[in-house]
This record gives sequence, C-alpha cells and structure tokens, in this order.
Amino acid sequence: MTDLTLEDIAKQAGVSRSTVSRVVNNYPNVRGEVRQRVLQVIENTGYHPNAAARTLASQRSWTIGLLLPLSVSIFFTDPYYPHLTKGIAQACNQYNYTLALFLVETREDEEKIFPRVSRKGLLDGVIVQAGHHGDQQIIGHLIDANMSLVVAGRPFRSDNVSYIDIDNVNAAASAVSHLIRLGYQRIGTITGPTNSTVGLDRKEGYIKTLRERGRSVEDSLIVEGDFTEAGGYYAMQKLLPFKPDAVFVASDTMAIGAMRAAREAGLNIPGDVAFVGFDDLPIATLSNIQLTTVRQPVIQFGVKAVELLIDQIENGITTPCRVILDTELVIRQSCGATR
Amino acid sequence: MTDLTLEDIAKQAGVSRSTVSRVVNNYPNVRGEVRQRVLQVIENTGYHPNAAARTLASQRSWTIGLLLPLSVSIFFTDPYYPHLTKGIAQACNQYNYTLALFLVETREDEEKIFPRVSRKGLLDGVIVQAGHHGDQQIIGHLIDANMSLVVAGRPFRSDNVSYIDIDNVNAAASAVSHLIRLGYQRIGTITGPTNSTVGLDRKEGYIKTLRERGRSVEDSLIVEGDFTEAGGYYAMQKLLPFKPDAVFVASDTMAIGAMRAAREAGLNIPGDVAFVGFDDLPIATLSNIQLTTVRQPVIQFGVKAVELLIDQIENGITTPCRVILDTELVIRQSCGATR
DNA sequence: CTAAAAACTGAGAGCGCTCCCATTAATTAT
DNA sequence: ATAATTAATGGGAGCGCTCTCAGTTTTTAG
Repeated sequence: MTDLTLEDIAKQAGVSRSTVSRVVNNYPNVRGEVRQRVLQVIENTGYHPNAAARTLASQRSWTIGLLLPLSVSIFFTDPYYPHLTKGIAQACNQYNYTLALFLVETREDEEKIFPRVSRKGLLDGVIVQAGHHGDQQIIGHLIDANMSLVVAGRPFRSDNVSYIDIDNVNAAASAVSHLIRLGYQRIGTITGPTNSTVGLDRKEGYIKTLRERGRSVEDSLIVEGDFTEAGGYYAMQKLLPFKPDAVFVASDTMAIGAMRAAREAGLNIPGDVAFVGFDDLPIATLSNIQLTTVRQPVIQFGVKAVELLIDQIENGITTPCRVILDTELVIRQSCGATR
Repeated sequence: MTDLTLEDIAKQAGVSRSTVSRVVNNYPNVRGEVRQRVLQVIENTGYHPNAAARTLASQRSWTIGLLLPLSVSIFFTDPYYPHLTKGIAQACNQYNYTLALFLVETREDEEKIFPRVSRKGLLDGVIVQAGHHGDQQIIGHLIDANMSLVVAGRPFRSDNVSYIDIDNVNAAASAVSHLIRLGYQRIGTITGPTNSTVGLDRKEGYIKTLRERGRSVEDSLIVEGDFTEAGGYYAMQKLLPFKPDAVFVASDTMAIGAMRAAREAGLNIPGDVAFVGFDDLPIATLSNIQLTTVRQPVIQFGVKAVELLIDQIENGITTPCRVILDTELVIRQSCGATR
C-alpha cells in the first residue's frame, strides 16, 4: 500500500485533482454521480489526505495544544488535571481536532516547549492552564506570537486574554456559609498555595464570609497547603492544636489528607471536626467518610475551553471573553449536616 | 510581526535559502562567519521555521501519538495512566518530539481517531497502551498503515510488534512468595480484569506460586476487580466471608479500596488480614497503613517506550523487539512483615 | 430556440520547507 | 604556479495539498 496522493485518486476516478479535493472536503459543486465515483475510489484505495500538505496549503493544522505548566508533584497527585485533560481530549475529538500535550516541569522544558508551541504550522491554538506562578510569561509569549489562546483558570493578569473559570470566591463562600449555618464556631481553612489564583480566591471567599457573618478571622486557623494529600495532612496537623470544629479545605485531595490527620489524632468526623472539600472528584466519595464538597464541572470546563478556543480559531474572534461556570455545594457526611 | 520565511531570512542575511536552511538545521558546510550572520538575523527577527512545510518536505513530523484505549472509568481513576503519560511526555520533550494524545473511550471516538492516527504527515509513530480488550484491532490497523509502533504492555497477540512490559507473572509471584514466607495460610487475591493481559498475568503469578509451594488454590479466594478503588472495595467484601489472612491485590488503587472494606468490617491490618499491592504509586504511602507493594518503574516505562519508538523511527528498525523492565517488592506495614 | 445564468470542472500558482546537484570559492598537493 | 581536492554556496525541483480563476457544461428564462 504505497502512499497515495490526490493526483492518484484523480487519475483513477478520471477527474482532476481539484474535484477530488472538493469531494474530500465535502464541498458543493460536484455532480452527484462524479462524487460517488470519487468516493468509491477513495474507499477502495484507502486513501487519506496528507496532514502536513493540507496544513501547509490551508494554514490550518486542526491541532490544538494543551500547555500544563506545573510543578511535578502537584500535577499527577491531584486527579483534577487528568480530569481536565480528559474533558479537553473529549471535546477535541468531537470537533475533529488533534490534541498536543505539553507538560512543563522544568526550566529546560520551558525552553524547549515555548518555541515549539508558538511555531507556525503546528498548532492552531493553545489552552494554557494558568493561575500558577510564572504563567504570565507564557501567556505573554503566546500573545506575542499571535496565537489563538484560551486560559483555563483565572490568570494573574487577566486583561486581554480569554479565560474560563469558576467563581472561586463565591464557591468557597457557599461552603463556609454552610458550615456557619450548621452552627460551627471555630471554622478553619486549609488553603491552596497562595501564589496561585485559585488558592487566593478560595481563601478570600473564606475570609469574606466570616467577616460578613461578623465572625473573627483567626490567623492560626488558616494554614496553607499545596493541593497534595500529604500537604493536607501536614496542614491539618498544624491546625489541630487550635482546635477547629470545622475545616474548609480548598481541594478534595487535601481534604482526604486532612481527614487522615484528624482520624490519627483520634478525632471523630464529623463529630469532633467537620470537613468541606472542593472539586467533587471521585475520591470525595471513596473515603470512609463521604466528603461534603463544592462540585465544579471539571469535564465541562475542559469542553468549554476547547469550544471557546475553536470559536476564536474559526471565527477569528479576538475580543477577550471570559466564561464563568457554576459550582454547587454537594452535602454528604463529612460536614455533619445530619446532626 | 508578520510571518517570516526562510527566503526572508536569506534576503536579510544576503545568502540563499539553502544556506539558511543549513544553519537552521545545524548542518556543516557553512562558513563560520556566514553562520553567525544568519544566526544573528534569525535572532533579531524571531524567525521560526514552519512546522508543516518542514514536515511536508522532509516527511518527518517529529510528533508521536499516544493512544490510550480505555474504558472511561478505569482511566482517570487509576493514577497509573497519568504517571505513564508523564514519563512519555518527559521523554518526548527531551528528544524534541511533540506528543499528541488520543483518548479513546467510545466506539465513535475510535472511528474518528483511527483514521487520524494513521493519516500520513501527522505522526511519525505511535505508542499504544495495550493489554485491553480490543487492542488487537488497533494494533493491526496501525501495522497495516505501516506506522512505527511500540506497544506499552503485553498485547494479546504479541508477535510482530515491539512492546515493553514488566514481568507481571514473576512480579506477582514475588509478592505471594513473600506472604507465604511470612506464614500466611489463606492467601487470597483481587485480580485485575481477566480480559486484560496484566490482570491475567498477575493472577497467573499468584496461582503458580501457590502451586509451587504445594498450597491449594481456592476459587473462593480469587475475586476479579476492575482496577478501581470501588472495585477493590467490593471485591474485598466478596472475599471477607472466606476469611483470608492475606490478600495480594493487583493494583494499589484496588488495595486502598480493599483495605477500606477490611477496616469497615472491623478487621485490623495487618493483624487480621495483610495486604500487598501492585504499582507503588504515591497513594501506596498515603493510607493510614503504609502499603507493601510491587514497585514498577512507571516513569521509566514511559521513557523507554519513547526511546524504543524513536529508535524505530530514526533508524528504520523494523524487527520487533521486547523490553522487560524490572520490578521490586517494597515492604512496608500492610504485609505485617514486622511481626 | 437562443441568450443569460448557474452549476460544474480543470489548470496553475502557490504554501514554506528539504535535498540533490551544479557551480564557485578556498585549500592542498604537485 | 597550476592541477586536483575539498568546502561553501545557490538554484531548482519537488513534498501533497488548497484555492482562485478561467473555461465548459448544464439549466433556466425569455
């Protein structure tokens, strides 16, 4: 099975290259009978157009890049990213795009990946996971290269880029409000890294809510985590001496770790200390105690990011837009709502 | 910053297109002085060669595909795959390849992805995760398309393809031997799906070892799981009535679930029932009881797969080869080795 | 039945690069 | 110094497609 070209098919079907091209691309202005004949030849020969040639001629690669700039550990420890990736891959497939994955972990990675991502003829657009330290540079780089771009998560400087996010502040607020409503008095929090916008925003939601309800905000009840299970565990150990009766944890993964620490300290959940997490990934229901958590639509987040990007690519839309998806508090056992 | 071409650079540097091409590709036969001048122009203009044009002319895309054919749930529930992906992405980056990710979940996905993967001009080669139901079709398809191919994991029919794997049978055997050595009498197992080669091989290792040691193999002590936490949990519940004093679980994720079931049944680990897992992913050490497990070098597995593939691509090697990586039993608390 | 409009088809000029080959310049040997 | 090598350059012919435009056929209108 030697490599076939448009020309070969044309010859076999007794038409011109142009006509075959029209058929392949499903363009109008081809007589039904001719179209059938060409289709038949394509079918018989198993012809597939050459992607590179098509990209070169049309200046469209039908490939989008997913750029995940992350510190090694956070990345594959938190199932959030695999889920996001899945949503994105799913949408790419649906819209007939190919997904190129770029995991940036080290500075060397950066140096190799940056030029590749902005190189013409490879990608039609890029989705960048943002809100992390150093995303500014990447985003600026991509804008300079005139790349279609959608940022997943709120970047630190959000002017001039399209991004998609959830309302982290209010989502966190809903979780904390719920704990207040249940009558907890000493509500602590384990935040995400405060060099990330998610970390910052969820923490802000926590503080804002306490203030609005006339509660005092105790520094000792706020501990920073790193979105890992182990981070949640250690953060909880720091929190323990200050005897919180409820903790809002900024991710499910950290919540699992925090609950482990509480259990090891002989505390009963939610009797002695209640927990609310964030994400509602499968792990939330896999612990001994089902986790009350803020559900964010991760898959849909990925899908929407792709749709936004494709819109930009195909319609040449350049005005930055932002999409904020809804979250929902899912009440299970760990918050003690039943008492 | 309009799109620059080789020709533009050539003009600015006062040389020909060919010379610039030589410089860009780091070819010999360019006078040092000229090379510097060209490099300077490239630097100043921020020129990057067009990927599609290069691919078309050289018939090499410097892109490899990772094809993950999996049922939705297993995939992102088990951190194994993200880790594998990471290893592969890392190696791609190191060798200056771009990684295209294809997640196949449904039959529709398949229909869209298959032609795209085998289309000329997009990928130089493909890594397929195998050992799952239906991989035969994909592999056959790829071979027909004359694609460079490396299979990750042992495929059901392994003749004529290069693959990389670990020795699952003996790895499982080492785990079970360890339990026998510790004096356990009723050793059960939670297997992977028996329509997968990993599931089959690890189960075989379990059975083989019991037989070799003159132990009886009880069907009721063998339960099939699905590589998910929940699957491990339910499998353990089925095992419980038959009172195993030790269980070899075919993945860490399932082991976590199994231990949860044991704990809920009021059993002490490892006092009442001991566990050995498989994988040694981070979760193994995140449980209350540190998991004894068979370590497999997941990252290295991914790296090696890429290296094999690149070797095939760049050296035109076509003789199928197989690489088997070593595993190692990591002894922690859950097997009760300390007693 | 002819003229105007619409539908269809094919030729040609790129897209931006690589790679072979012919040419010219710089070395080395005679 | 000149001839024979070797190194350095430029030109040209593709890679396999898309897309415009001109030419041809068919349809519809007058």
